[in-house]
Amino acid sequence: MSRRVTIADVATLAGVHPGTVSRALNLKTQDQVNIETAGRVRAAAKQLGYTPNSIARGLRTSSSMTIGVIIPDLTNPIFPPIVRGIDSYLAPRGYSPVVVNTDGSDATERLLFDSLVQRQVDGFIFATGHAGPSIAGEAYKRGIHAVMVNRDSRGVPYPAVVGDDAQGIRESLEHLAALGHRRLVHLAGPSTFSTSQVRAEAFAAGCRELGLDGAIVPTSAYSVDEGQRAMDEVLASSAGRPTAIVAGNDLLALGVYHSLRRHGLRCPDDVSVVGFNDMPFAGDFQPAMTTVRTPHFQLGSESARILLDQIDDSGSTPVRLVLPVELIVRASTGPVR
Amino acid sequence: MSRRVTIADVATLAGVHPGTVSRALNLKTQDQVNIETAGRVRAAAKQLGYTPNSIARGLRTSSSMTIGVIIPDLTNPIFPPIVRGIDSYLAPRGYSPVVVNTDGSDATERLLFDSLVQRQVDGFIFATGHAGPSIAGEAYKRGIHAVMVNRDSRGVPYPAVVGDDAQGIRESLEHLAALGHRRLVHLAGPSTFSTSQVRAEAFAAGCRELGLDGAIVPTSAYSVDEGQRAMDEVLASSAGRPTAIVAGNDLLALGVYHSLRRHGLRCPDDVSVVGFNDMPFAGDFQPAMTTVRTPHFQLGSESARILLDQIDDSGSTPVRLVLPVELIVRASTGPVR
DNA sequence: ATGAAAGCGCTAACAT
DNA sequence: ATGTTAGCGCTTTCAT
Repeated sequence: MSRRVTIADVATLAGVHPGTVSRALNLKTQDQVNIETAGRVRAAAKQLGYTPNSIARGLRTSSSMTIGVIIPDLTNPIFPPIVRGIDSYLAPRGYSPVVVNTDGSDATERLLFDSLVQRQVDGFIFATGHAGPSIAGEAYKRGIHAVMVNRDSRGVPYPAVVGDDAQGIRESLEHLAALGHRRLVHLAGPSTFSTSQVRAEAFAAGCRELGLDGAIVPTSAYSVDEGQRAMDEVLASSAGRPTAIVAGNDLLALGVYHSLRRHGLRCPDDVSVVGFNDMPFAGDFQPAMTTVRTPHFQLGSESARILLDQIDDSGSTPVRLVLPVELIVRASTGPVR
Repeated sequence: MSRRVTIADVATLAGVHPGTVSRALNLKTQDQVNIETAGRVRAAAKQLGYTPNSIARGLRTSSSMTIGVIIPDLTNPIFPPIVRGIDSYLAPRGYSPVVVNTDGSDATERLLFDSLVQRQVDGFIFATGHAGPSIAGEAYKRGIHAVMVNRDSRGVPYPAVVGDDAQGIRESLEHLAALGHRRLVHLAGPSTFSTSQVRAEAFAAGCRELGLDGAIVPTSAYSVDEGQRAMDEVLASSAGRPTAIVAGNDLLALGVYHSLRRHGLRCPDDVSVVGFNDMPFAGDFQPAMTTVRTPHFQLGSESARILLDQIDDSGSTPVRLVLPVELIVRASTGPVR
């Protein structure tokens, strides 16, 4: 990377000691130095094009100004907004997120976690969804700062920032009930994800309270393919065909669209479909998707805020921040016929 | 971050010198050490849960094993695949990408570039699209390793990895011509992006060769809103309405959909539309979008490969890698009526 | 207000 | 094959 003007060069040019240069250039210490000396130092630094070496600083201060962000897959459309939300809070404060993808593999997650620890990240944001024992528990024991985002922290005493999934499901059900639907199916995401559990429970509870006939069909992944497969299964089943599907997320809902189309069924005329997340361009699908909007960007920025608070002031108490969601009614739901 | 077992602790436990521990634990030097000593060292390291501090190593070796990736906006659907492609090549080799978003602002780009230089990144991947003078030129003068991805390197002597945009436009035109279209409009992206220029030129050249009547309408951003605005403008114009639109990218094409719908026009019955990029879920739009597929993942992985080659062996010559694209015909194009 | 000096944890050149 | 030594560039006590 080449550029090698160090603090010593600046010191020489400014005719002061390296220590003074450090103090003059550092915001927190610059008032310890004579204002005019500071000016001279800054001039010298500028003249030489001095750039502090943050690796060296990090070694000295044992902080890298870096945050590890562990997600399953950046290509899943809910993550880019979350990551940008994180970045929007971190960047102005001098921190950089380092994003890694686990592809759902625990082994990969462990490897990446270790490599980020080696890189001396100052904290972690976990967006991996599994509810089982993850590295988060171990990280906590090691005294590592972290926050969970878009997943519950069951069993792990880290703060969590999540959308109000139960409320979202509840609103979906009320919307569907108002349209006259009585026979519903919930395509539940993998039960290893905390979000899946919350949504499925909310579905069951909501159906009970609203007097709806609701069945739950599990899937093995939050993917379009799995949505299609599960819906194929529903349509092949001997049970009466549901008039509405509450999908665990938009990808599953998209799979339902595909299955319906393959079976010559129309949405919403034959079957209404509600997604979850309001992923980018959900309104441009065919048909425009009715779905629950989760504020992903805010999920990200809030998680970053809580993490930095935790880092600054290690005495902070774990919080659980639940952000409101909103049902976006579009064209994939209609009155039962 | 707390854990503080250092190489010295391992040395003490293993009864050897720190230097020996370093050698034993480092792949490139571990054959300089007695095999059984090495075993002892590894056992000691494991027992203590030793984790090398890569900040300290970086300071010593002046390399951070980190690559700066500068993109406009992660939320633009073409970038996640590119970033994952980059990561897929870097991660197995011990490098981590650090991704930053400029939001199209040169000032932000400069700031982020500087901060990454301070972080001692070993190289850059630039995915910012502007053709004008950017920081790339300056980076080159500073002897910084870099590669351009998804944009041309006009005027900058860095290697570039791009899709064959001209070919993609050419195939789009041939497809449209075969369907009987003669009056076309190209919605060109901002002329500051090299991709916009390449595509617009290819459009003009193709129309000439195929004997088509092609007009070019500029836009100020690769966005849905701009696509809609530009299409509104086209429809309001006194010139005869085109039968087909070749959009600069899928987002603009989506904007065309919106405009058409607002004007009560149907796609492809009234107007055919071709996008560019085949962004995720383009096949799920309404109507499913005919578009040119760019191999974004490979763009990313190839750019990372070239960058690492360049870092390893600084004598490598700049290359320009053009990856083939493919026209994906779906439902937004049809015969002219 | 500034200089002096030590040291963060590691690697690498030099000795033995 | 391993020990010795120095030092990467910075911050931060401790003096003055």
